[in-house]
Amino acid sequence: MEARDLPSGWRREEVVRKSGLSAGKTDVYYYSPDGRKVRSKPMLARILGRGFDLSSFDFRTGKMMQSAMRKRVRQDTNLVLPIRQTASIFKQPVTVVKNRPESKTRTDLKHGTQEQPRQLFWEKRLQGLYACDTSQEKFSSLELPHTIQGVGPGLSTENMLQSIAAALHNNTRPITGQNASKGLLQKNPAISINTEQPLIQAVVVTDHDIKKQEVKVTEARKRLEHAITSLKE
DNA sequence: CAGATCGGCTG
DNA sequence: CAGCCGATCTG
Repeated sequence: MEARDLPSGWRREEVVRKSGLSAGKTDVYYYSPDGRKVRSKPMLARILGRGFDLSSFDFRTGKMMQSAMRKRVRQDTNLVLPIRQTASIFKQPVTVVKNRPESKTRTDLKHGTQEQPRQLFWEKRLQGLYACDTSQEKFSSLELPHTIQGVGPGLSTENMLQSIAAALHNNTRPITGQNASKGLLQKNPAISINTEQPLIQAVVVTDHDIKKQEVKVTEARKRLEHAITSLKE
């Protein structure tokens, strides 16, 4: 039971240097739940992502200084999607070279969307994770209509739902699904997939679908109306 | 070669 | 001096 200020699953280790000029000095390391070794606060921040405020976290002791306990930066933070976390990200240079005093493209980049690159099939990293209620009971998953087809290697219904939910959450534009042909998508996902859209084949919505939905809505409204009037008695 | 360990730069 | 991370060592 150590490092309780860290998310569960993290281990903290102290190593005393046995030789050399700095003999006696202790180094502190952390091990992430997936086994990665962390040797500095910046590296810890990279791995934890934006959801954690480490400004008052003392790397050496593993505790939060003063009363500023782990503070969520926004309540929304658990909706942050998994991002690419390869070893290379630690070494990504952040140098900005300005060769011309005024560069339209450069300033556009700076003020435009600074979104993190997302892994192509990031949904797969959520596999095996479920929402549950307060009594630890798993919520049962939803079912998708058979007209909705996934694209990509072995996508589960669950994956497709995650993908659709994320698209609905993030996109301001309409959700239409992937437009490239199934063959093309399978052959070369990296270039064929539209990352703005969820991993489902483009869905054709027919007039019949719309009618059916209208009926559902009016029925739901009637039930609601009925429920409200019966409450007033 | 990966992981462990120490040196030494930086602020 | 502490923190970080590159260099060097080791199995």
